[in-house]
Amino acid sequence: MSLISLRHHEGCALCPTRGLCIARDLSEASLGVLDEIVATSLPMAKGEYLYRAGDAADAWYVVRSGVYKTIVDTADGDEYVTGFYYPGEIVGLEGAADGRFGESAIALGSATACAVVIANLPRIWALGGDRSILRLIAEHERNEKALRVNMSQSRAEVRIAGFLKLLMERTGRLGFDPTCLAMPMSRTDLASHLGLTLECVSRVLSRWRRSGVIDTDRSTLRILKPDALRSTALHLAA
Amino acid sequence: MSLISLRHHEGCALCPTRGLCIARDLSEASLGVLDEIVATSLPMAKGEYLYRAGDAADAWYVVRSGVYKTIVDTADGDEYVTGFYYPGEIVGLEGAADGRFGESAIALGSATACAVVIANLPRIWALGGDRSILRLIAEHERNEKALRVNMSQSRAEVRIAGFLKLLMERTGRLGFDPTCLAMPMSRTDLASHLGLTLECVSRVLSRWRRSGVIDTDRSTLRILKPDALRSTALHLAA
DNA sequence: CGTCGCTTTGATAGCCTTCAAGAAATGTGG
DNA sequence: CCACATTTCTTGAAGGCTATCAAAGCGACG
Repeated sequence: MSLISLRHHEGCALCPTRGLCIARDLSEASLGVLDEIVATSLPMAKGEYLYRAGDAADAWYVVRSGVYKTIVDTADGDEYVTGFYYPGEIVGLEGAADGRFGESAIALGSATACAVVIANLPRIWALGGDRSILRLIAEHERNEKALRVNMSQSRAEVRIAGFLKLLMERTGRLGFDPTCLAMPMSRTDLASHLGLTLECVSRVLSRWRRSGVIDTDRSTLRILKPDALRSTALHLAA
Repeated sequence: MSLISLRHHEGCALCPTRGLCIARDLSEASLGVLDEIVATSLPMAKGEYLYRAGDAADAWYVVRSGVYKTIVDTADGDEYVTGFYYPGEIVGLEGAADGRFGESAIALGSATACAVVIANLPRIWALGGDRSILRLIAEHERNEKALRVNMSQSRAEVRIAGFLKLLMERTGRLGFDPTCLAMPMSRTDLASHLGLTLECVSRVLSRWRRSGVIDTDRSTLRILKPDALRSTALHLAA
């Protein structure tokens, strides 16, 4: 299936992201069946591939812990970061389009993911899990769209503020402090994903650090003035 | 369900986009059942809403004919175009995230769409249509991601060329001439979707028209030098 | 024929990219 | 544990591209 080792997974009942995943609406009894269907990856180290572009896509994944990035290679050799994925979020759905992954997924640090094998999906329908999966996919879709709207803004400050705002929402949904963001990605990855140069990203973050809007501590970014960030980002009507 | 009138639909067997939709992998017998599950909208006129932001999202849609745009309203009053949708493409999937549409869908001209009622999905699973739906969703996902990668480019020429390149691919998939693109949207809508000003879009298109790369004829855009466009757009490795 | 909306074209200013170099952090070998 | 090499991040200055403001051309429609 892919490069990573899978094992019988640790159990949805104990999963920290259970409330966000397929298990969300299932009964305790159904959880046991889900445990037989879903496979969790062994803990992956920084830089390890969950799958590579071109691999057969027999499954897609839900992040259980850690953060993954997805990348595509450009014709001139460097890589383009298409997304960052946090616990409870879907990775690799696009592979089901033609049975091959079009991008590669890489762990940004210690991380685990659960494989949802496509061939097993009918068993999940039978459990009544279709609504959960559809909701998970729809949330993914909404998130992707919000990112795209944000990306189409041309000013760097708006893009970065919007990205951080979305990250705050995703972090809050996980039950963590939304003002303390886990950002294990490099400036280069971040810039690539935002479609900016790393110098520009660095400049904007430095400016915000000097004005007390944020505080950066290597791999975590603390939001000191959330409202300042929110007012910089694009506002959508309720 | 929404603002539009639905009627028992015209039959998947006769649908021009049958090969792209849920019906793709179904047997003739199953098609008849699908006809009972899916509802086609009455022909909609330019400007009509398929659904509005805030409406209950009991279904999502597949475009049968024409083109739709989806929009969100910004806090300062104007609208932002989040997508254009051609026959065989999914609209409104994001509504399933919380049961309410977060954006509005509007016909750009005479158009029809088929409603896939979420409550009926188990009946489609039973037909063996789950694989088709997943593939449809995955193609949608892949398309969205390609658009986002394209959008993150900062140069206007690259963004516009990439958008046209994607539109060529989508048009070709429908069985139409990929060098003759249906573009019923206004320059304002196009610019909004691309995250550029309409002046900038106009300038780039004028430049390409003068250099013989394209030819614009009101609502259709003819590509005269596809390679010139492809080389301007972002290249991804195979 | 005139009005109105949409599109095209023009000139200036602001922002981001590019090129370049220095600072900080990370990793490695002694 | 420290010194050194390498990578990553930050800062600076100049140029290019897009946004903005402004106005003219074009088409649709009454």
